[in-house]
Amino acid sequence: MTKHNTLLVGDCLIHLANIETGSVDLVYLDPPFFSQTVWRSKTRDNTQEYSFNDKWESLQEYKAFLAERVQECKRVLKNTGSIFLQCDRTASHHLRLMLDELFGSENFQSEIIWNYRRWSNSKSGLLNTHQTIYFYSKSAVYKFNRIFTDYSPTTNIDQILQERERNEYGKVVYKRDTTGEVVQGKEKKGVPLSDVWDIPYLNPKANERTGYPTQKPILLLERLITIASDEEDLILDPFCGSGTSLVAAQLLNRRWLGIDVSNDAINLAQSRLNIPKRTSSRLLELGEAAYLNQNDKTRSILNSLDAIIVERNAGIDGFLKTHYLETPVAIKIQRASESLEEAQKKLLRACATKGCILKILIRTNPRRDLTLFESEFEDNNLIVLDSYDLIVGEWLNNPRLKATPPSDIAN
Amino acid sequence: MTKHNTLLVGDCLIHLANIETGSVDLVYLDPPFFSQTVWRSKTRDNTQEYSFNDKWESLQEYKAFLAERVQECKRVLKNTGSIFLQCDRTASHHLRLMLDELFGSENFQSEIIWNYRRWSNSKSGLLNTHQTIYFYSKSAVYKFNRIFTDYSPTTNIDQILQERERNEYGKVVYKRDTTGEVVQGKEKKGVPLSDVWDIPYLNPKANERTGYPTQKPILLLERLITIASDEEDLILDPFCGSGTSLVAAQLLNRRWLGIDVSNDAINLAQSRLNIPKRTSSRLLELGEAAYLNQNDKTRSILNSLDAIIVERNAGIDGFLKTHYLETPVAIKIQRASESLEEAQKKLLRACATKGCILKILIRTNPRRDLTLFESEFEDNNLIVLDSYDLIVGEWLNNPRLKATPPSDIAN
DNA sequence: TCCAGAGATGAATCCACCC
DNA sequence: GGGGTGGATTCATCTCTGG
Repeated sequence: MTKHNTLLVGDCLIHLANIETGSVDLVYLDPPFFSQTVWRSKTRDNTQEYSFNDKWESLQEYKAFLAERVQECKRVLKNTGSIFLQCDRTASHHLRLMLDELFGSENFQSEIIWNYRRWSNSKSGLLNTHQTIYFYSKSAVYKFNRIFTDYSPTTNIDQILQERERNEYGKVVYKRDTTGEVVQGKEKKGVPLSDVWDIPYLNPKANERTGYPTQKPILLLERLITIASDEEDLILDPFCGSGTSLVAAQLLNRRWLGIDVSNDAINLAQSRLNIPKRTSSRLLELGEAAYLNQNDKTRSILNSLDAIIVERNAGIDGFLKTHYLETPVAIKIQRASESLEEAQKKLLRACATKGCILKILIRTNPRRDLTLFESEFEDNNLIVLDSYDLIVGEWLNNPRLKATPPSDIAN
Repeated sequence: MTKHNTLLVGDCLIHLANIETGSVDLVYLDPPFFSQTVWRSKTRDNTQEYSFNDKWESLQEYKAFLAERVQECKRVLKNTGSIFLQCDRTASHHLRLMLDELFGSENFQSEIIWNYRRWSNSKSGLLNTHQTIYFYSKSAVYKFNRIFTDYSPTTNIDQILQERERNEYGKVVYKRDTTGEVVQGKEKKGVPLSDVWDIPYLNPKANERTGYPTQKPILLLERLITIASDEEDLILDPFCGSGTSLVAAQLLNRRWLGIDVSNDAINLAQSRLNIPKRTSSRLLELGEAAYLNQNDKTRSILNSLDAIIVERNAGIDGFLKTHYLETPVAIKIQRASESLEEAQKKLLRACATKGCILKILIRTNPRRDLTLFESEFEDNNLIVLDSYDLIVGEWLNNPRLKATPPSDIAN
């Protein structure tokens, strides 16, 4: 009997039959999605083509195929075990109905939404950027390890620090002691993990990419495995493909058992498992915030111009959505640390290769540093505008208004 | 027969029967979710308790109840119309199956995930922070207005600007003209809206909150209505509750028809529709402002002035955080529908009672309507500034620049 | 009406270059 | 030489067109 750290080629229904009842802690299933297409993709060096077939006679055939196999997965699960079934919107409702029948709707735990940004041609209709993972436990008592995430940056600090209670009407209010002082709360760990997961899609340029179609990012699997299993537990993936779930299990010190019908897939999984590596993603590690170069004010100004915001350029902060003489119109907002001259230089240099005729520079610093001549702006087709708060600030400092303080304030 | 801008009390099944076949452009349904509880909540001043019953004999009863009503919704929809059914994870799969049967799975357009952040004591398990909205059209030809969002911060500038083509080996490369210069691409609007929507849950302190249970944020409804209907279209909400969808419809110049079984709900909806309010969410402003309408632009301008935003005043949109002669400085942004004179009048009238000496009016409409004299501004201590896009727009229409189109475009 | 193939596209990487 | 900037690349979608 094979039980752990094994790769098996063939229909999982047959192999599952050989697995002992109640021996598995976590099942992860990434079955075909009923997309009615054959997925093909090549490795980057064109030496190998991978494919798998997701074409079916009918929805009935598809449902029956899966139900038979998921039933077996339930059998091999421990009573404290869980199953995670990943699917897309195509057949998700049918699959959940199936899980309700097999596991009981009372054992439904979560509908996890994996949300990602994806490149695609513009679409009429909404761009589909999520997949669903259904999380069912085998019984009411199941393993679950809590994960906490950071507080949202907009969270009021009081919410984290202060204790709360219900007042006489049952409304939640901050707790105060007898002297009316707020009561400080206990240490908090953060926000419990939500069921919507923002995890970047596996990028075409990523080293992690194997060339196998529909490869999942390793972080997604790491999360599933972390929340629903402990070290040394046994993870089963009956449609393991390139083996991402097994690599994740290995890295997290879990035992694993992978099955796939494709010989190529199993060979690929084997080679990944020989050197299990967790490739790092700059985006994942640093977060989106690391790419944001602009502050709130800069972004507000660009927003009020309905501009396309550009973060990855030192000289250009954005573009108008309208072109001028069929060329883009670049915008730069002067930074607090920049003189107008510096800002102008950066903008012009950045524009040189972008073919912009018209450029807009928004001045945010006081006029003291005005060393440029009007003619220089015009020669460069550069419009210089003063920011609202610059103009308003000058008025406030140097009033040209017929203003007298109201008498009640003046005395 | 009632057709638009009407509120009806009673079972929607009965009222739907009186609605003409093929007369409605968009149906939004926020029915009970099969939560098997009675929802109750109180207004902030505790004067009124609202409740609605979501207890059912069985799932069958619930499904039959809804199917009957959704069938009627389908009948009253125009052929180019769409239906949006909101639900939570409890019964979403049953509801989608029902929609597949009634509308046909080929008319399934999107599974929209509304993701919100929420406070909760973490039970064991994942914190549920999403609801699902199923989007079905009545036929293959349906209204859809595209909305574009910002590019990811990781996107680089050349992707947005440059044209590409395939080279002799079939590889995608940047296009160059015969002289070796890169070829500029066409105007871009941004990235198409995805089907996962991060919209903050209604801030409990926002004045938008009415005390009605399960109230939805207005931004969510604005998006739905924007993408699937045009101005003057008829929006139907058969479970309208406190009327958020109707308020959104009103703000977007759509006609509306709301039905609810509760008298209290209808009274509340009526009072909200008398003075539609709108909350701005700081999270949305600073984060991924999804699309710009008039309100967004107003907010962006106020943000760039670091102003305090005022939502409930027709004459004043915000205040500077700095005072002038110890009095607040009021700001108003001219609306598309207002002449400068009207805007000025509203601002001055609103300021009369607030003791503002200095007022700022930001002009957003072309100068045609300029009928005021400088002296009138000065007499009133009023600063009038042109908005950036107004200035830029005038430059683009009436260039004073030494601009020559590139030779390849000119000939 | 449906399928194949070509074209368009943007997220997130890799990598060359430049001080 | 190394840290940062900007340009180049990959590839899975979606659209469109022709047969």
